[in-house]
Amino acid sequence: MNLFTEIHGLVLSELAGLQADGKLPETLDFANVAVEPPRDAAHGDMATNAAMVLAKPAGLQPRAIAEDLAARLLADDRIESADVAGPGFLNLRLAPAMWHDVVRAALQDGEAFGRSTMGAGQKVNVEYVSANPTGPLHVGHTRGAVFGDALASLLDYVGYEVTREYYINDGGAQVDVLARSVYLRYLEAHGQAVAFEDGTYPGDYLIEVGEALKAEVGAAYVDQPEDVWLAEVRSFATDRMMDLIREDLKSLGVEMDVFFSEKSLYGTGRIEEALKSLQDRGLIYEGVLEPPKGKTPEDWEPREQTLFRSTDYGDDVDRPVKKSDGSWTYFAPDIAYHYDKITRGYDMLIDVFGADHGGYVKRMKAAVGALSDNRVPLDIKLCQLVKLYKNGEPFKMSKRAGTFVTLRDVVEQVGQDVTRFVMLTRKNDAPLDFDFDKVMEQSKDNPVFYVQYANARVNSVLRKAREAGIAVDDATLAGADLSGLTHEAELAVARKLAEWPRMAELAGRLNEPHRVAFYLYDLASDLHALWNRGNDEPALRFLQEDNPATSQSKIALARSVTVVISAGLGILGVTPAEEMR
RNA sequence: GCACCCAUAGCUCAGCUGGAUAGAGUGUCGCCCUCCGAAGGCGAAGGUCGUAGGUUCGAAUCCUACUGGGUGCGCCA
Repeated sequence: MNLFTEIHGLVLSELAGLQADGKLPETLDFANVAVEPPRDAAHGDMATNAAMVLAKPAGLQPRAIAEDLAARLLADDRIESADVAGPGFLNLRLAPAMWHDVVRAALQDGEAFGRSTMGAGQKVNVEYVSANPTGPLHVGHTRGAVFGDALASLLDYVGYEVTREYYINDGGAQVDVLARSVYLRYLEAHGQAVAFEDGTYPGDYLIEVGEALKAEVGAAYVDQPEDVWLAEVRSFATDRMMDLIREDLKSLGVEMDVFFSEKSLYGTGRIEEALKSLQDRGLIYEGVLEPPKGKTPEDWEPREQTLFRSTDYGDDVDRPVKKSDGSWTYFAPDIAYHYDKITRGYDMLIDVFGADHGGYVKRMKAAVGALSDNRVPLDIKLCQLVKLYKNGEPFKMSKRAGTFVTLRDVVEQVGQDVTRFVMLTRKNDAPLDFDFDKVMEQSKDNPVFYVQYANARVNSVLRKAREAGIAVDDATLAGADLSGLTHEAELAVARKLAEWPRMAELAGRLNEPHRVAFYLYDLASDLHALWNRGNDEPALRFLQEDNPATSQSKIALARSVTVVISAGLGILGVTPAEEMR
C-alpha cells in the first residue's frame, strides 16, 4: 500500500475532472505532477505542485488552478483539508483514518508492505566485488560487497528480477604471479628455502595452498620448468582463492548467484564474437592513439593498435582492444563479458566498482551502448575509499608492516550487522570513515544502535504485554480499533511509515540503498520521540495495563514500526535485534 | 593537459532525479533525573549551500567558467 501513489492517482483523476468541466485545456501533460511529503510537516501531510506545473501550459494563474483542484479534492472523504499556499502549492491534510489504514496494512502485509511492482519483473544484473582471485578480500572490498548486495536486495524489493554476479579476473598476468607464488610455497613445503622477490605474493595465506598442492601432486612439480606446472598450479591456486573469497563473502552474508570466469572467454571465440559485433557496426579500426597531453609516458612512441571507436558513444578517446603485439588488452574480455550479459537477456546492467576504476566508466558504457544499440542501460556505481580509524586515530594499512586489514578482520571484530549498516550510512560516491570504536558504541550517536534499539524497545513492549495477558499477535493488532490514535506524536510515526513504500521506490530508482539506512534512522527517531513523551505523558505509553483495547491500538502502531524496520534492515542485510545487551 | 567524483552549520554528513523559512547527529550554551519507561530528555545559538555568471514562476539541486581536494589517463588486469 503506497499512500502517495493513491493520492497521486486521486489528484490526476480530479485534474481530468477539471478538464471535463472545461476548467483546464483538453491537452495537458500531467507527467510532472507530483505528490510529495512537504518539507515542513506543519504545512500538511502531502503537497502537490500540480497548479505550478500546469499554470504555464494551461495559460492560467497557479492559484486559480490550485483552488479549483482543492474544491474537487475536498469532496473526497480521504481529504480533510486542502489549502493553497506559497506560489501555488496545494497542501493536503488526510483524514486520520488514512493513517490507521497504513498501520493496518503494515501489520497485514508484513515484510511485503512497501514492496513494489515498479521494476515490472525486468531482469537486472548487479555485478559487484569482482576482486582478483589472488588473496583474501580486504577492507576496501567490503564496501563494494555490502553496497552491491544491498542494492541487489533493494531492486528485488521494488520488483526487479535480480542476478548477483561476480566476475573472476582469472585470465590475466596476475594469476600467473599467483601461480608462481604458490609454487614457491609448494617448494617450501618440500623443505626448500625460497625467496619471495618483487612480483610475487609473499602473503602467509598461500602457505597452506602450497601444502595442499603438495598433498595433491606430491613431488611431481619439484625442480620442474615452469611450462610443466604453470597452467595446473594456476588453476589449482585460483580455485583455492575463490574458495577463500567465497568464505569471506559468506562471513558478510553475501551470496552470489553467478561466478563468471574471465578465462572462459579466452580461446573459445567469445571475445572474437563480441568484437565482431562491434566490427559489424563499423566501430573497430586500426589506428594510432595520441599521447596523453601534459603527462606523456617516458617510453611513449606511436604504435598502431586495434581500436574501438568509443567516441561514437560518448567516450573521450577511442580505446585499444589489442596491444601492439596483437594480444588482447584487458578491455577486450570486459567487452566480451558485458556482451555475454546482454545476450543473456538483461534489461539493465549495474557494475559496482572501486573509485579507482572511474576511468573505465565511459568506455564500458560506450561498449554496452554499442553492443545493445543503446537498448540496455548500464549504471556504474563507484564506491569511494573507506578510511579506517582506531581510537580516533587513522589506522594505516600496509602489507609490508603486516597491518593489512582483511574483510574478515573487520567482520570478526565488529560483526556482520554493524559492518553492513555502517558501510551503507554514506552514499556510495562519498568517502567513508570507519572507526572501530565508534561503530561498536551503544549510544544515540551510533545509528546502528539507534535503529536496533528502536526495534528492541518495541519487542520489549510486546513481551510485557503478553505477560499482562494482552493479545498482541499481528492478526489481533490488525483487527484492533485504531481510531484512538490521534495524538500528534503518534500520527508522526504513522506518517513516517506511510513514506516507506515511496522511499523504497525512490532508492530503487536511483540505485541508492543508503536512502534506506537514513530512512530507518528517521523512523527510529520518531519512535524514540514517542516513547520519550511517554515518560511525561503516561497516556502515550504503548502499554496501558488496565486497558487492553487501548494498549492494542498503541502497540499496533509500535509493532508496525518493527515491521518496516525489519523489512528495511532486511534489504540492508542486517538482522534486527530482538533485544539489546 | 584531459576526464570523472567531491565541496552544505565549528566537526561528520543527509537533502526526494528544480519547490515553501536548507535538515540530522556531534560539539557549544541553558534547563530537566528523590518516584513513574534517563545505555537520557527539552530548548537555544550556529549557513553568502566553494566563487562568479546563466536558465525560470522558483536553483544546494540544471548549464557555463573559475577555485580547492580526490581518482584515473596506449603493451596492469
